[in-house]
Amino acid sequence: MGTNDQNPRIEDVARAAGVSVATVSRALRGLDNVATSTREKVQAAADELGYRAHPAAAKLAAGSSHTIGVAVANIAGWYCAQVVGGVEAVLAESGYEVLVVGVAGAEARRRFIADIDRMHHRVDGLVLVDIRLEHDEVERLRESELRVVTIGNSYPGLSSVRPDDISAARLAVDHLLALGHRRIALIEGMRDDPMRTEVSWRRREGYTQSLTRYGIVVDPDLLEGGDFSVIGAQEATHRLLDLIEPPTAIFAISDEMAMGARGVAVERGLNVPEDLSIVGIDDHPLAQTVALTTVRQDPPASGATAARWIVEDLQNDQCVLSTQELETELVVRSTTGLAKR
Amino acid sequence: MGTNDQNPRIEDVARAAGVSVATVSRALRGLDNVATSTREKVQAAADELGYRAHPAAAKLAAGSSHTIGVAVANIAGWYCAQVVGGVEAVLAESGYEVLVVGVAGAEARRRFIADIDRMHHRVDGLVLVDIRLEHDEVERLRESELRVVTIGNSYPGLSSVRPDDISAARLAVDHLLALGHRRIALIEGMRDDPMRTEVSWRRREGYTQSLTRYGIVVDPDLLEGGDFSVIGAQEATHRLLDLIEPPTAIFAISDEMAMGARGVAVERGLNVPEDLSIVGIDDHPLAQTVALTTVRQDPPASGATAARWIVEDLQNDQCVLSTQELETELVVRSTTGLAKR
DNA sequence: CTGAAAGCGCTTACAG
DNA sequence: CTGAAAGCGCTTACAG
Repeated sequence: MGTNDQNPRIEDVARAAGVSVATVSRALRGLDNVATSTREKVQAAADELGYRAHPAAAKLAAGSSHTIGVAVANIAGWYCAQVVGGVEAVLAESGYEVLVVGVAGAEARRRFIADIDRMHHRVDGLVLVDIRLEHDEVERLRESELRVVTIGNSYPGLSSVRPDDISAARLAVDHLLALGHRRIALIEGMRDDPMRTEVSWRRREGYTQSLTRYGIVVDPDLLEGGDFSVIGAQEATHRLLDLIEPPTAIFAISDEMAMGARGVAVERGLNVPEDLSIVGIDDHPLAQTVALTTVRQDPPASGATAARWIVEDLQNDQCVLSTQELETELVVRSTTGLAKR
Repeated sequence: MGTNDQNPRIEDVARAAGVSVATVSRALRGLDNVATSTREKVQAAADELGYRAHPAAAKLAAGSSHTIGVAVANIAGWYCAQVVGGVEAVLAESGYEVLVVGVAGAEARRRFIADIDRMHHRVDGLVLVDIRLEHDEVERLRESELRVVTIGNSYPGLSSVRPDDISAARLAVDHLLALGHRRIALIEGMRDDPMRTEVSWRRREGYTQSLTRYGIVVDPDLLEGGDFSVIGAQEATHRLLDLIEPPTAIFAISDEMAMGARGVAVERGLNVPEDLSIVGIDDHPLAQTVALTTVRQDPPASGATAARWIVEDLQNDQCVLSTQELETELVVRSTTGLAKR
């Protein structure tokens, strides 16, 4: 009612501009073999009619989906949401669509990768956020014609972007060492298998490097898995504080875990940072509300970079292999202080 | 390499099953005018070949996109991410696709709604998360053939789902009143115009109702806008605590704001809850780490409900108008306590 | 219950 | 630089 009920088709534009549909198609997509005067005529007609190509028709005819898939381990988590935000922003201005797929857990991931060929006409590219692949899955992705870039983890033969995790961890631990701490606990990834995610083992690597430089031997008692969750970190913290010789500082590899640790310390009557220093990684928006010292990273930037690579590859019909490590930055607030004595 | 490079087409399945493509199409989509034996034969052939319909072709032919759009004000925010998670979960198992569109700010929203007709062959349904529409925009959506449901706000003629905001606010304020508080501040939505979002004015309504029942007149000095952000809430809290007669309790209409308020109180040397009680709404995962008393809501449930309605409407070729208010629940932790004196 | 055929609205060689 | 025509892979009346 009011406006034309039916959307205009390419044929309507062609008629209005007095050219063929082929020319309209070329002109509107900015292909280069169109006379400038023709292009302007077509553009004017299209604007006038409010024409926009029917996406399904375009996709079918061109054999390309013009959409990028984003597979995330946990859509509702802060980190993933941030990354998706970055992807979305870039893709929106490039005219690509975003298809978000939740891939929670190993089973879902296996199915998703096994079905990757089916994705082949749904998406032209794929960004995997924080998803740990098996060897054969990497192989499978490499053989597919999809442009894929992984965020958080990296694999030979696939593009990847991630924060410089080793440096990030070293920033945190060096800060604690400089304050005089020597018993520094690490709350890392999955409790049953902390090395499962690359993020986790790279951050442990940074932790180890810093301690080693100071001539400190890593004490296995001070290594705890926090499952990247508040609850996991709380349990880990209780175990650490129950040690006969408890740590004077805790480095948690995410702010959410650091905040969980801080809460437990306070609940147990400790003063932070007088009795226990705490550092995280992320600079989560809520970190500031508890004055958490942390290492800032920029997840939207990761997403944006990944998206930009894919779009470039697609537009130039290439498939370049890129890798990037994003810088991080120590943000000192009030949960870290001088070690006692 | 290895697997067939080309995905099978419907024709391949038809040949393998010894039937026509029309029959394959019907059988695979579960239409009812297919003999059971035929259906099984077709299904077997499809499974064998690993066939899956090319989505763009199906969309073009059927004239339906089989995807649902989700327009969110702030993809990276906790609340929106939660809702999108709920939508995704339902849609995934219904075989629908999700198209996430970021609509940040009035300008983006206006463009999005103006272009809604273009969405018409991209999506069959639309869920709007926390997006405040103008009158003419509501009209426009109602006239479109899209199934739309709004989350957070509600409009005549459009389906909507949201927490019972009035009750949620009353739970929070009644709790404070029961503890003896009489000067209870409210940190609500946008500072320049707190009534802009429905969430905000409904929660203010609950606040007012509770106070009024107790015979307390609302003091305009105690009404502050926190912009739904940590920083906004921090600024608001400073203003409140600078009052000649400061509040003894603060009710912030989101946990992120409540956590911002708590941080400021602590920073200013106040004890929580001895000097100042604080309540939020959400039960954000991090609320627990500061022992925040709050009113729990379930954003994924909102998203799931919205998605379910749309899918049902689509499958039954109907367009029913539904409205639902979700229950909330008071979670008492340690940021609220008896009022002094 | 099933099949042959038209058509969904584009893009892309192919010719000119 | 432009056009006529085939074709992308499905779905859906229509007829039987």
